Amino acid sequence: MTLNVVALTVDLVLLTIRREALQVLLIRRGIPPYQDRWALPGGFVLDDEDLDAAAARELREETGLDPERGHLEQLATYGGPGRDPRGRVVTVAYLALLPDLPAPVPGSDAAVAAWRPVGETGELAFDHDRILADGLERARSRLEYTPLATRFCAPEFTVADLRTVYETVWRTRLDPRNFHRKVTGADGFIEPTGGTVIRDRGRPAQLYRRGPATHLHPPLLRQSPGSPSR
Amino acid sequence: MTLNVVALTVDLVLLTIRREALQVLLIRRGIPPYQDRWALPGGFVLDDEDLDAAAARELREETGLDPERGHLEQLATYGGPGRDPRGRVVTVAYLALLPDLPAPVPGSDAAVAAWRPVGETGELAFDHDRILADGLERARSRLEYTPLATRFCAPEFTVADLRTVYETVWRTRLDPRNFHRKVTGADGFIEPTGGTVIRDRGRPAQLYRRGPATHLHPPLLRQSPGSPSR
DNA sequence: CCAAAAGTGTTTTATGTACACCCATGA
DNA sequence: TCATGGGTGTACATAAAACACTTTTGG
Repeated sequence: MTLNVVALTVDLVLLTIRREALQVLLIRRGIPPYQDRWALPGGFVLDDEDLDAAAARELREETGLDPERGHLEQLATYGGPGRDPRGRVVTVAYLALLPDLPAPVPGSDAAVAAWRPVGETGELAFDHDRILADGLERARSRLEYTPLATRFCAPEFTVADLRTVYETVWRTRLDPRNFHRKVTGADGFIEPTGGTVIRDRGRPAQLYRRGPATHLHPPLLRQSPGSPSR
Repeated sequence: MTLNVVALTVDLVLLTIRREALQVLLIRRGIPPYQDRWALPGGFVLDDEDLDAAAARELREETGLDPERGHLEQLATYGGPGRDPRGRVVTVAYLALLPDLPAPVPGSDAAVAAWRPVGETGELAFDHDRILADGLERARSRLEYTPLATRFCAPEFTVADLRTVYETVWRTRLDPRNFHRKVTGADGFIEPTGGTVIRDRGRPAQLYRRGPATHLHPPLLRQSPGSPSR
């Protein structure tokens, strides 16, 4: 049998909401292959390092964020023999949903890093266009069946903040009144903190933190079940 | 940096329905580690072989089945440093939903292979208990949102056959009348062939083949949305 | 004729949607 | 007091659950 060892990396699809847009963190490559092209952040898995740990380490290196503050999950693994011209490199992609980082967001080390709206990424290096597309679809789906939308928010947030997350990720408008009822009624989704804020004008909004639920019952469906047949 | 090359394998969670039970294909290991323990089938990814191709090849080797007849999808990747005592072995797990194979099902090569009900597998080798559990959960979820339940059936099947799939995988009872309406009403799920069969007694049942849909709208939910809160 | 399984129709109940309406604040 | 956004109540449409009932076969 031929040698079947491969180089192993993790690549990260880091998503956040900045300036009313869904954005992804990209790194400008300084060396070939794909020099000067944008790519997803990532790096090699170390010896004796678990895959999840490698992804968490990369997340911390790239953003400075404590992995606990966001959500990090394995997305899929990409291992086509031609995906890296240097040789056989298999990458385990991870998806992260992160709050808008107020601090020194990108460029912790030398490489150039930047948040870019997901629709304006150009052509990425390697097969990263495909990985990003898979990550976006996963993120949109996660918002339907899980309470992970709160991971895009600050620790305390209003129902309107949460609705903005849904509207941004799904690229739709949602009825504020029905949305309010749904999320406050879904068991364990969000919990009131007792505080209020006034964002612009208008009546003060209640503040919430994320609740203990891991799944949404019932789900918030992107497309109303009856509408496709009409 | 230390050497970060790893050995890469694919492992398969092959599911089928035999004798009214959800069963998984297992291989009895003939060599250490975990000698004489049951394990998921799998093997090394070859040089210049895509991951999906490696999984399809293993599926064909283990079952003799044309991968086109079933459904094969990537499940997740497991790469904890201690998962294989021989060294760093990362495995990409795949999930397959297969029809009941009438032919020489297991044991295409020397190793002992057998279908076993998913609840009676004992303790599997490596981290295969975890992989199997993840595969089962994925399969149960797939039946809600996709028409993949038909992959457990023969090319032509009755609505009752399809209902048995759901009841077996979900371990529930479903109302035959409402189930009939749902699946015949879901767009692109199943298509009548024109033929009929009499299985035991009773009125002949229409025969169907699987339709072109890739997703179910609306989904068939395991748990009625309102029931958990009551 | 009876039992059994397939399939249809109807009632009841729950859920989603649309929207009128009130509340609490800044200007 | 007006504009603005937060939040509640309610009528209507739609879909699911429960189940009575008809159809079509074998024995």
